[in-house]
Amino acid sequence: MSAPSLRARVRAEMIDEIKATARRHLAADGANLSLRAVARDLGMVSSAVYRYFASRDDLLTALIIDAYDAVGRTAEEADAAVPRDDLLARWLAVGHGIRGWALAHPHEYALIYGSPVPGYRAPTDTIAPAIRAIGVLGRILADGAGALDQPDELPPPLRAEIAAVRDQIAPPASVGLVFHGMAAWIQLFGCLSFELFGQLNNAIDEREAFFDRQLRLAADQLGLRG
Amino acid sequence: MSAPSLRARVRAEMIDEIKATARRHLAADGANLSLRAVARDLGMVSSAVYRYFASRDDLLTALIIDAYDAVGRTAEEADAAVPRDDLLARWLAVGHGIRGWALAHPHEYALIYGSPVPGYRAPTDTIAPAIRAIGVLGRILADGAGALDQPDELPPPLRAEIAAVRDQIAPPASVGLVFHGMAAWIQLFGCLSFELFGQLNNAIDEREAFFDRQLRLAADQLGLRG
DNA sequence: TGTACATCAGTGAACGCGCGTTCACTGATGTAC
DNA sequence: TGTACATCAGTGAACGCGCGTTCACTGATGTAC
Repeated sequence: MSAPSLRARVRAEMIDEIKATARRHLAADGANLSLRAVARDLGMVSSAVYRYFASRDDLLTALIIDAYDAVGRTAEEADAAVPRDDLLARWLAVGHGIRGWALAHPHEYALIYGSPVPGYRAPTDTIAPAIRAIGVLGRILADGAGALDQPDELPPPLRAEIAAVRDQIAPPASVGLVFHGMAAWIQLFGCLSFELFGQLNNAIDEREAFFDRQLRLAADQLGLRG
Repeated sequence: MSAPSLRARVRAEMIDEIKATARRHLAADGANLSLRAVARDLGMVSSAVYRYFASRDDLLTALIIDAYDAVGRTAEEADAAVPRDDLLARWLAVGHGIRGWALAHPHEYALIYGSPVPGYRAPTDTIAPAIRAIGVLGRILADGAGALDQPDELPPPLRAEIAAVRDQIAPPASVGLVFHGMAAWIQLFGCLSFELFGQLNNAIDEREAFFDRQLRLAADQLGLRG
């Protein structure tokens, strides 16, 4: 396979620049991003953007995929920076890592974990990247399988669905452990959404400490220890 | 105090109609609600709306306040329908009650618990109604004070903030109990946001059962029993 | 190595919409004497 | 009880913007022979 042509490289850079500019615009416009404003910022005419993205929704889709990838990569890197057998440390690293990314990119966080964008239907391309981050949780649970396993009393239809999730992200783990892991995961993102979407305003200013203690509480309930 | 004049009553009804129409439009437009579209639906000219709301943001504020009030009322009614001393039943009733409201009014849920509206700054009038729902949790915790209390190892600055929350919503309870209560509360809303904002898509279809088991898990961790 | 043709990026004008807000106005409803 | 005046709801036109998308086009870059 040959090196990409000059034209192809320039094109890829242009796509990156458009996305970077669009990301900056998310802050001002939220999800109702303006193609024209993005083009203006790049000093080009609005119709030129159509050489790169077939529509505004396509651009949004690209941003969503990138955001999921960024969270996933952040989680993977945080996990990798800590000894394999210290499951508590891994969980805390992943949690704080994701929070760091979310605070640095609040509008991208909102784009993927906040209210659905009115009128936008996510295409199937967004499914795979959406799973990347929870895969990291899965590996932690898998490494704790056996030691952390626990029984469950889930109603059968639900149990089957959790088992399917287990098969995808943490094959060695018990259904009970995966269910508890999902609870911890929801706790993590619930905290972040409360923090970023204003539910802690006028109540909790010690946000990092609050998040940290909530993470540890969830870890306790999973049976993680350092 | 005299009965409100005809004009005052008609005015109040008009305000209600505008808000009801605006609520319907939330579904299509999300938070970037169009004043003109609302006016059109009501068969009036857009400028006429300004007799009732000083601006689009004022209308949004009214919707936000109403939504917080509706969640709060729902929680209160669910709680009231169950014996006082069955704390587990009260918790489950409140959780399922709030979920019922959220599923029936997903766009209002998104308005208050989802991504912040771009360019909108919530005025202080929204603070009080926002607290109403968590007050119900507070009463459950207060009724469990003593039996459910637990120690905490929170860092002092955070501890002070949780103590202030405790003073507001559940004076008799310990700081540790309130902290655990907040964790349960975050779990509840984390589940709802995952469900309503699409994070359970392609994974969990048994949503009521999933929510119920998550609620019960949180209840266990609070020490609630029926 | 040079030429002929195809591909592609970007332009500029246009279509057909939308929006929030202001303002001078009409006509009806309420209030004070 | 009737009249004069003030209050208020709603109109219609206008201001000054914004938007996504299409289309025919120019000119530069790449490709095949």
